[in-house]
Amino acid sequence: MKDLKKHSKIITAATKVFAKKGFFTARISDIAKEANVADGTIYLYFNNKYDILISVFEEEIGKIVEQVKKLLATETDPRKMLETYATRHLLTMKKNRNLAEVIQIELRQTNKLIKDYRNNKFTEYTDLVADIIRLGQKQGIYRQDIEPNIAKRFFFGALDEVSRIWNTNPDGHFSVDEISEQLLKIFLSGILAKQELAG
Amino acid sequence: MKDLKKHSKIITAATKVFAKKGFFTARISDIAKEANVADGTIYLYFNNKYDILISVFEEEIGKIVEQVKKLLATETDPRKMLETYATRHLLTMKKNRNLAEVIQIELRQTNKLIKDYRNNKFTEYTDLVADIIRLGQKQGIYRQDIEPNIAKRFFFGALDEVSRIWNTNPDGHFSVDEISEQLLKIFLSGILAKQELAG
DNA sequence: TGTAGATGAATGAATGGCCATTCATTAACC
DNA sequence: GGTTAATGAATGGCCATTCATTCATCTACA
Repeated sequence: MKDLKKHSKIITAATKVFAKKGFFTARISDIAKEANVADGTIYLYFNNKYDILISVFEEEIGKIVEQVKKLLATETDPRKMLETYATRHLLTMKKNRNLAEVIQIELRQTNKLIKDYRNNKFTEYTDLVADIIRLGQKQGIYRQDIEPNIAKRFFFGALDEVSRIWNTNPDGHFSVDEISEQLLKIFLSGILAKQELAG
Repeated sequence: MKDLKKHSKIITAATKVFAKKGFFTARISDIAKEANVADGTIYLYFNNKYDILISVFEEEIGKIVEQVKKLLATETDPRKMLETYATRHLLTMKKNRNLAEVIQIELRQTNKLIKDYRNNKFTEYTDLVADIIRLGQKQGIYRQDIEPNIAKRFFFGALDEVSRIWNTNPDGHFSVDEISEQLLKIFLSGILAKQELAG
């Protein structure tokens, strides 16, 4: 009980500090201070600094993946599914800016550091988009000439960069709904089959 | 003469090392070795490690911006302009994977480290997209209900993430043309005005 | 033309500071 | 009072940066 509490207290603190300073510039003592524990305490719960980063990723992204999966399970229309995915992502990133920053900043760096960090939660997360697109193609709703593995990168990349809007100063005034609407407007009419566009 | 040579030799070496290891894990001695100079020599040309990173950014992205600007100046059709932009970007990133990695990895980190690194070459680069979109809207070719400042992020984010395809193992087999085609297919039909879609 | 001295570039070993990690000690709890 | 958790000062290693020294290239002068 107490263990869990302290563990997640450290995760939250680390997320905050990593977001603010980035992994390499963040100090263990910063995280400790933020979590109101002693430096050494952190090593009772994590093996090393890097282990903290991995945990932030696995646990926090894991939560998002589960949430999105659950939401998607209630949908059958591929159009709605992409909408759900995008809106959920943007909501999460806007609500938890710290996590957003960590994901956005460390994502690529991290993949460089750990080679066997493939098949991770993150890949699982982006692959959901490819699955949705394939489903839509099977149903004839989405264009057949779209390559799901390119489109998934396209979609996630757009989503990711667009959501940085709240972490950078100018343009920060847009709402989740506005951005989500713009994003889907462009992407959906870009991948819909001709007859669906007309309809 | 000799100065310029050594300066750019170090820049090239640094780009390579940063790409491989990331800024924080890269050692000055790695860069020195790669450039075939002594560690100390680097400090004759740069103030510090960070200065090297900035220089890589400014000089290399600067080149790209100039190239793209020049190319765009020869186009008048906003559709063609986006195509030119995308294709050029993808070509550059595929040809110079080291630079691509540095941009992709360090971009967000860098903006965190230097606050006054606003109004940089990079912002200039992405703002080109917003300009193109506004132009297309003025001509009635692009939809009026697209917000250029969101769309530019959308477009650049998609482009950036899609171009990572060559730096990650699976899916790396796609060609520049294939990817460029897919990207434009989605984005263009996403932002074109109705009558243009039909035509 | 050959020599000596001057100038500046280049070198790389040595320095110093920083910080992740450890661990002897203390506190909390049953 | 014994077991477990927590502490935070001390340690040790790493690496950016420095700088005394070397090297290369000139200049001047006989």
